[in-house]
Amino acid sequence: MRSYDQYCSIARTLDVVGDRWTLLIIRELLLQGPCRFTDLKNGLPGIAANLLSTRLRELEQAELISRDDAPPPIATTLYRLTETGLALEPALKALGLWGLRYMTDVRPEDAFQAQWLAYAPAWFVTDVDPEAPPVIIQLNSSGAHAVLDVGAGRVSSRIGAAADPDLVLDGPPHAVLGLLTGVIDIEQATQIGLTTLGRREVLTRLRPVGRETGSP
Amino acid sequence: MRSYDQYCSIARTLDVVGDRWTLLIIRELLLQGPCRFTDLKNGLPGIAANLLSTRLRELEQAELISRDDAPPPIATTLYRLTETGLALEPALKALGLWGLRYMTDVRPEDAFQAQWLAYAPAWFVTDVDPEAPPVIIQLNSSGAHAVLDVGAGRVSSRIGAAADPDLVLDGPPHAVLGLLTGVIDIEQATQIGLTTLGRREVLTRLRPVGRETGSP
DNA sequence: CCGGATCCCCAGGGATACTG
DNA sequence: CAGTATCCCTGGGGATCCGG
Repeated sequence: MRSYDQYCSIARTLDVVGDRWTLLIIRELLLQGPCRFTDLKNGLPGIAANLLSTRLRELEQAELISRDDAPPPIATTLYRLTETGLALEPALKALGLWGLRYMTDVRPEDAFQAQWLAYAPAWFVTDVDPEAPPVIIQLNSSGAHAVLDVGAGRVSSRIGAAADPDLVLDGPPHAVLGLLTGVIDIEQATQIGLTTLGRREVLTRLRPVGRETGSP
Repeated sequence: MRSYDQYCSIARTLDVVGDRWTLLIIRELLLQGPCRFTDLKNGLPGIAANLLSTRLRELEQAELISRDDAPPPIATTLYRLTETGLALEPALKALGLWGLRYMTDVRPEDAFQAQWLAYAPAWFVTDVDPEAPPVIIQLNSSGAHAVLDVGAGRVSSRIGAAADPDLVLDGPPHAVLGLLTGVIDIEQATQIGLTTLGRREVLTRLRPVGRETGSP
């Protein structure tokens, strides 16, 4: 990217990561951990292969990622974030938090993936009652599956299915994530296709970050 | 900007503010408050007038800024951030914090302005001793002048000169800001041209955010 | 199938000039 | 002062091809 030529730390940040796709590549490496070229390409629907290749080279030169040759069982190169690259997580969280306001817009052409279903609650939702016993919430949306572990004041997530969840949420992405991130309430979520199975009251354990009161 | 077409809040944020210059326009409106077209153009050295015009139109459509006709004494249109636009401040702070690591690189072609000298300490430095009496630090660098008010656990700043500062820092931008933001220590700062006048010990009141110990 | 490299086309950005 | 108009050129998107 062409430099802004300004002695300002925001401008210098954008000199490094302001190019198209760059921050989304960092996002995928944060969410998925070390990735192969193809993993990244799959995690970034719409990116052209040549552009991904170019970006990876630039990011390696900027020392935000490193490329390592994986041991025999994999026998391919893995891209992983360096300390510098990992340090972008707070910035990506802040950008993502701001973008929650647009998550209610339905855009049928949008791609959707399981790791995006998983990361949003983990990043943008907290457990309001650290003393209470942990609960497990299963999320199913557009063929993607994720599990939320809520307990000890934290919300963590993983891709996949839980054996015995306290609550199952099912519905279109903007219903499930809209409810969890607090941009809509459960009545609105139900109206746009959310179905629940299990103990709905565990939702009171969740609170969107950056808000004082209430719960989804 | 062409949409990423991904149902992910980071991608949707970048759909809105990912275009070149957009976040820097938000930065200027955050730092300067409501601005005229020319104020923005001056605050964004390097931007082309047509591009600024285009971005302002897009930002208004996205409801991140509003354009108001100022009353008679000014008699021009003022651009100001909406609530939505103001809400980007945490994201800009996070991006700027990450970018501090590049502030030691000297790039003679970089532009530099007083408002950038002022905002960095206010955003990225805290007062370690809220109980102690307030101190005033004058910053002079490359013809830009700013004043830091350190007290009550906070650091605030303004453009201009102070009547009776406790300390005056003078030197090239990467010396003054590098010292204040903690990327270099006072010895290194002195070696690259920092001069001080007054009570150097007030620097112990300052601590870069995101660090446990030490001071510039 | 993986990990790219190459080529062509077009939208978006940059510089300058001009106008109400 | 506050933009608009114009032209040029780079950088991104899409498809295809190639070596391992």
